[in-house]
Amino acid sequence: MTENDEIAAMLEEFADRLEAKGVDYKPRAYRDAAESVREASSDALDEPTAIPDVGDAIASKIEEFREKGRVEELEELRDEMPVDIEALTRVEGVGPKTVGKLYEALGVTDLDELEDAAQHGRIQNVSGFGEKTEQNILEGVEFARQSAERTLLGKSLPKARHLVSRVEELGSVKRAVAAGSVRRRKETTGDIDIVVVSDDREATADAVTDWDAEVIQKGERKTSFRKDDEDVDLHLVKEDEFGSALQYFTGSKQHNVATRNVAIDRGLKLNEYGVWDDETDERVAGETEEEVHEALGMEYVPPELRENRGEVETARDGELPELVEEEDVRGELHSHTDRTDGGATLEEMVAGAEERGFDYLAVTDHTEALGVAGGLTDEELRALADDVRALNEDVDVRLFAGAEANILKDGSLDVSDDVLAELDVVVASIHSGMRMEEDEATERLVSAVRNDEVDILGHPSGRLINSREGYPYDFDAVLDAAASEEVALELNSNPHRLDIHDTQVWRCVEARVPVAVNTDAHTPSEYDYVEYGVATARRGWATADDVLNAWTVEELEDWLG
DNA sequence: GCCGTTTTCGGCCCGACTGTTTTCAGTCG
Repeated sequence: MTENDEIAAMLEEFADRLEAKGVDYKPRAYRDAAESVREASSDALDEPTAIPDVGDAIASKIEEFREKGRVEELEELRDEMPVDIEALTRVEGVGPKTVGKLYEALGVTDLDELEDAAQHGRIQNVSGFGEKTEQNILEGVEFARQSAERTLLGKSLPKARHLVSRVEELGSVKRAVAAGSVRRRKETTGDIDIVVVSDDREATADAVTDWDAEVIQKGERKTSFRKDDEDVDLHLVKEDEFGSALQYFTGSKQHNVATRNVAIDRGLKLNEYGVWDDETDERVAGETEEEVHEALGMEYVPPELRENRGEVETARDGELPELVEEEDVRGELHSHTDRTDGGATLEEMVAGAEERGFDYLAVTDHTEALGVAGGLTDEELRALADDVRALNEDVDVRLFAGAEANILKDGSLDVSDDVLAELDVVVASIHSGMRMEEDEATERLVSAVRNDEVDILGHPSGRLINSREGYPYDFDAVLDAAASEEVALELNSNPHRLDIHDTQVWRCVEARVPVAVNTDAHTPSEYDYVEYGVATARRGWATADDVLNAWTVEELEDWLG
């Protein structure tokens, strides 16, 4: 978790606890502030009042938190109501108010006690609760225990596609599109939203809830169910509402607020059903997203940009960049074979690259220090390079001999410069000694970038989403070094990594540091990861020019040379 | 608690859905 995330979580807890107490308005203020902090740069924390939605009161809490690691007033709220509010509110249908009521009435403080109270029928006796609610809570507890984590895009996107195709097969359905954070290609997703155009919404809802799924709610416009540990919302709309509904349910929430304000500015009203002229009440758009954007006087905003990071203003000015697309990617600059920890031979990896129509492929197996991956000795590395160059004569894809060298504790690499100098492409990455303070990690990365033989800095943060945080480092310092040394930063496309992050891509674009959208493929099928990397690059406003491996062979050779 | 080109005080997004209600509160997105 970044410091921004930690502070945002602290503010959200404030909001929940105030709401549980029945306080009005303040919770919204804390929630707005939390969201703004999450979106702000890490530098912004030094002057919190400059962050939108953060005033003097919340700013002083942020300062207290950064200084002491705790906030006195939050501690008091915790003492007052000692409940695990974060866990309890994960239960479907249980929000802060319910937590407050159940604590007052039954003394429930965590998931175990909630489950126990439900099992013994105590909840239905509390005023405002009934048998049904108690049953729903009981069913929701187990899921809440497991679902602390958001789902990787690498899992939710294929699942969403599968569900969409199943929905599309229903006779009553004309169209179905996945919306929400899946469509925005956020690195992790909460639930899966699908917008469905149907002639017969009731029949569609019935058909879907007949699947092997646990139905959460079923209405005329919205049907929710849980399938294979994933929450799915179907938004059932009429054909002429499709565009506005898709726009609305794609979000993000903050982007929607911003677009709604554009509508207000122009004397229009925007909601999920369409766009209306305020004065005449005439409906002016709604059937397609393009039409909705046009009515608002905006360029079409690609879903990946819809995070309220300036895209609304830029779209009004007609100055959105032409984002990189998967077809723009011409090659792969980070791949492995079975000579180290890959699952396929050199020949198979090359054949896979040819099949994908890549113009070039760099074979970059691990080097010696990475024992667990069978890292290559200098000799083996030279032998691989010879084989790569020999194979290059016979294939339709330009092969580069390379290595993924390890950045050691002192910032040096585990391969001598002489050997690296013989290679075409050198990726340098940290694979060990990851428990570091920020200064140490930054120094290690910067000295690797300063090494003349290094072309690309691999997965800079070392994080694995949901399982390893990665070391903290000063991204600006690394970026500065990369800019002056003409080194590219990798955007590792493995859905577990997505490292660098989308907001860092944006910084690279600004600093004119090329981004290498690499898959780090260990088998030919992993070249498919490029989709996730490209999506993340798009979320960082990157064009094809900003992506190193979208360049032609000649441009790339020029840069490497 | 935050915000402001109608504002330094008086507002805070809003619609769908559910369950417990006799008209609404809470949750969710």
